[in-house]
Amino acid sequence: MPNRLPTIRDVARAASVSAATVSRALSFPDKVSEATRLSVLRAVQDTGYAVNQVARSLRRRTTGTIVVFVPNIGNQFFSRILAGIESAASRAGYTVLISDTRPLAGGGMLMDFVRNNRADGLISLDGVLPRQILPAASAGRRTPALVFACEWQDGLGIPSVRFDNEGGAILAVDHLVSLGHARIGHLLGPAGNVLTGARLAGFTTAMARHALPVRDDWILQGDFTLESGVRAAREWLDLADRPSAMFLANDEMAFGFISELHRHGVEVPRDLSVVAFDDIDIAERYIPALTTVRQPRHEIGEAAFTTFLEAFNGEVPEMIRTLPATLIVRESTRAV
Amino acid sequence: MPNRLPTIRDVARAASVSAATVSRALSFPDKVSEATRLSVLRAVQDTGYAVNQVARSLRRRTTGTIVVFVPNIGNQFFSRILAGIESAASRAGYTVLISDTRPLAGGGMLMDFVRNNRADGLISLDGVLPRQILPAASAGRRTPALVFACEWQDGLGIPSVRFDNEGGAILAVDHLVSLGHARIGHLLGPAGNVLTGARLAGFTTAMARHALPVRDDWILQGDFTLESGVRAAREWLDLADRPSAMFLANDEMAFGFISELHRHGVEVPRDLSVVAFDDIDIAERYIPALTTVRQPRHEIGEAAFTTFLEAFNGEVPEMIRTLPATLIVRESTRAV
DNA sequence: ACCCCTGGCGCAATCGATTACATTGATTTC
DNA sequence: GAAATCAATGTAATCGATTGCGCCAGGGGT
Repeated sequence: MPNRLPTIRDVARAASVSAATVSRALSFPDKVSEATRLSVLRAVQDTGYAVNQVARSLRRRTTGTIVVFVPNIGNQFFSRILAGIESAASRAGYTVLISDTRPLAGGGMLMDFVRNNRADGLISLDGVLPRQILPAASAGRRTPALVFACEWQDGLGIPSVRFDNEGGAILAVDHLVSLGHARIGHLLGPAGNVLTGARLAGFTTAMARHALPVRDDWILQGDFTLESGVRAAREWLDLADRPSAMFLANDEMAFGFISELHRHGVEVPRDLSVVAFDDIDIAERYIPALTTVRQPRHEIGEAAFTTFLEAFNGEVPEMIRTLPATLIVRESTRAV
Repeated sequence: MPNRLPTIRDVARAASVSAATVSRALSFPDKVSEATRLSVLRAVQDTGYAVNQVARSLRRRTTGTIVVFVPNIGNQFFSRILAGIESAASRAGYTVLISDTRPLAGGGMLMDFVRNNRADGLISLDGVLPRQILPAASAGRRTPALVFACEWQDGLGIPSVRFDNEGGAILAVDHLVSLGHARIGHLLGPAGNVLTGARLAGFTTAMARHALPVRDDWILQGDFTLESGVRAAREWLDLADRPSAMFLANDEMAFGFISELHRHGVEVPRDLSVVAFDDIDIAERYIPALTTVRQPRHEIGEAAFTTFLEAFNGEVPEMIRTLPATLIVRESTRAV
């Protein structure tokens, strides 16, 4: 290796001070005199020095980095949340790194990150982390540096920031009812998912409030993917007795669902009203434009980071923070 | 801090060997005897030890981590590429971290990563990195640990893996011509973007081959976003003399474009044929299903990682690797 | 005038793992 | 049977930055 990167010692030599002084000049400017500070700064310029974060992390036992685990980066829903996390993080001088959780399923890479001090903490947008790794997150520190956002897992004492999924579902059903619909079905998210449960709960609650029956054959199983929306549409087409409106647990399934119906001559909203959940970017530009439940994604990201920071600094964070959802009415629903 | 994480010394004590032996037992199993290896392994189990990657990185001057810079995580186009990178990376024992480039625009965080040894290298899906940071990527090492994928920047001696954008555009135009279209327009990507240039070049080449005129008023400016597609549609609607087909530089703009046209009573493909570029997931489920140019996204991800690894190991990587594009014909195009 | 205090700075230990070199006992070679 | 070789392990230096401790000089208090 011909030319090594300059180290703090090179800067020290250039500024005719000790390495300790250089360190202080950079990290605690008011701990050194004006004159030395300037001369150190010049030396940094001259040598082209940049802190070696690895060495710093080793000594400080802190990385200034947070990792966000996303169940599926492909799902457009997460980008705004990430943006929210990033804006809060950069304000605090943190770097955000994103990792897809799916590759982790096999190996225990998540564990690596927490236990190896490569990140100060984790925000998981995935509620179903391998059980064994969770305790590891808190090993050796006062407070778990793990925060759930969007999804969560109960009974682990891990703080979470969530949307009001139940309230959102109620909004959706209320809207359909206000349009005169009484025959309403629901396309579920993946089995076992907390969001699936919360949205279904909202659905049944709202139906009950309006004294409407929840028919088993109108509750279809999905998994948040486009394809599962397509499959659900096929099941729906096979129904002898069809509902006049469907509440779908997310937008992506709605695209698959509506498009497959369209291919079989069933048009939304002419033949069926559809309200979905998420309000991802394309929802507004789908044909028909999607009526859907919007979640304040940027805010949840910011809140998640704030919560992480509180936990990391030893404060006691709010354990459950819930953000409101709103209904965005567009063209995929209409009066019976 | 009551209970520290166990270190290699704790393991050494538990196994009654030296720390050096523990290190060797874990990293070079055949350098130690069967017996000690087993006893070290047991000690690791007992103590719950996990390597401190920060310390390892400091000493080894290698991190086993690669950072991928994505221009815009929100754009669905990138997820498959990331998956490709991840699958190649995990095979090589590498961890992939993803970072959005937009927050970097302000600060010089990219520089941090390269110069601070927090990652062995970078794959950038963004061709327009701040100029000053590029040389930094190669400082202190034989080969730049930077690889461009999808987008790139010429004249920097940085290897890149790309799609055949020009060929894809030619495929698109040929398809339209084969359907009898002669009046063909084009919606550009963002000004200054290499992809924009390559796709436009393909467009003009193909038009020339068919002896068709490229009309300036039929070349619309976009920037790959949904909204720019909407704006382009409005411009298109204002055209006194309209083309019968449009080649759009990506799918996302196509959604905005087609939906805005739809709102003004212009239907695709009835009134206008549209072929786009990317084949992101929703393309197949848009209404109408989108005719578009597919790029082997998973493969490009794998190729990018392979190229990075070659460069990092001091081999001389292929400087430009081009992957073929294919046309997927669906319902947004039809004969005049 | 003497003592104490403090701002500014250097020395050296430290974070935890890796690895060049040294050591030891055993085995092979001539 | 002596010398050379080798496998297995320990010792200690090292990666680069941070920070507790202590030294020194100068200013203020009495």
